[in-house]
Amino acid sequence: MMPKHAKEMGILKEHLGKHQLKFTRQRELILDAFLKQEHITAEAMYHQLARKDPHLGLATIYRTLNLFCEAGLAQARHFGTQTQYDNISHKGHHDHLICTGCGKIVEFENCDIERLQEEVASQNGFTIQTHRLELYGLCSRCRH
Amino acid sequence: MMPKHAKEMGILKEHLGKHQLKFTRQRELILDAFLKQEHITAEAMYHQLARKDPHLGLATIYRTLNLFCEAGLAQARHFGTQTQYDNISHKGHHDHLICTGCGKIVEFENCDIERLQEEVASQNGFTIQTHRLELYGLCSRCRH
DNA sequence: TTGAAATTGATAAACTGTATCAAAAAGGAT
DNA sequence: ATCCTTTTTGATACAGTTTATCAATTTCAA
Repeated sequence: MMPKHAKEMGILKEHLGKHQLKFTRQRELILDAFLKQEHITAEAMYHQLARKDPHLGLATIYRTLNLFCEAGLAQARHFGTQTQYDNISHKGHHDHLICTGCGKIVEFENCDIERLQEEVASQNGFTIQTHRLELYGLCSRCRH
Repeated sequence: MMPKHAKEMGILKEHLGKHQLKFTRQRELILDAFLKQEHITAEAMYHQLARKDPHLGLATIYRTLNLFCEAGLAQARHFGTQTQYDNISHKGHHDHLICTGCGKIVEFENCDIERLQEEVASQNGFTIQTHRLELYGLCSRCRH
């Protein structure tokens, strides 16, 4: 049977090999947990993994998630006061309309905007990995 | 002669009135300094205002900038390890291209994207007050 | 002018993430 | 399997940013 997350495990091992780093039980455990979610914080993962390995340290989680970023498996984003580590292999990206009156959030997707984003990026020599678009305003109910 | 920032001062006073808050010398001073810039951190403003009022406390700056956010005059954006307070009355809103490799930030503006955002918003019955667009990727140097 | 309520400044505390370092583990050579 | 060098780990100290605390001060309506 095919092991879970074989592709990502391969990417990680290749990165480790190229940089004289070692494959450890902790890195395997954290990768496995990481790939099951769209995004997670170090703190959340710490508590989540505490049951499987009570001695796994928080510093190790941070170090490993940062390692995943370097390997191209994850991406760090500052959200609120914490850092979210996004699972890059997860594709379905959506943007948000947020009502500043009542807090209502509407998700949307717009291909034209995405295309223009690519355009802007390439004009500046960038290759986009992901993006974040939030529109803040008043919904029809709160406008009155 | 028209006082500087009369409109924003009015918005602030209205907010204060609605919430039983008071108009103070410090709030006026901080608003005045805030409106002169596109975005600033609390720490930067603290140093900037130290000459005008050496006894102005850092906590007051934080409290006041957060108050501006609640009044709709500012918007907090977490950038790296610090919080940037954006002046949303500033029309030339700029978005950011952020390199996940080296952290380089390129500012840009794109009218077509803004127009499409308006379109999406109105389709959903929203009136946009402000927005946030961040594109994450690799700059030309980091791609190699 | 008075007095209740809000604000301020100074600083302690909380929070997130990184640095340190002795002990343990990995993995190639033997 | 054993040895040996290098890397990693876990525990915790530390650094940087933001918030909480609280006595003294200021605001503003009566």
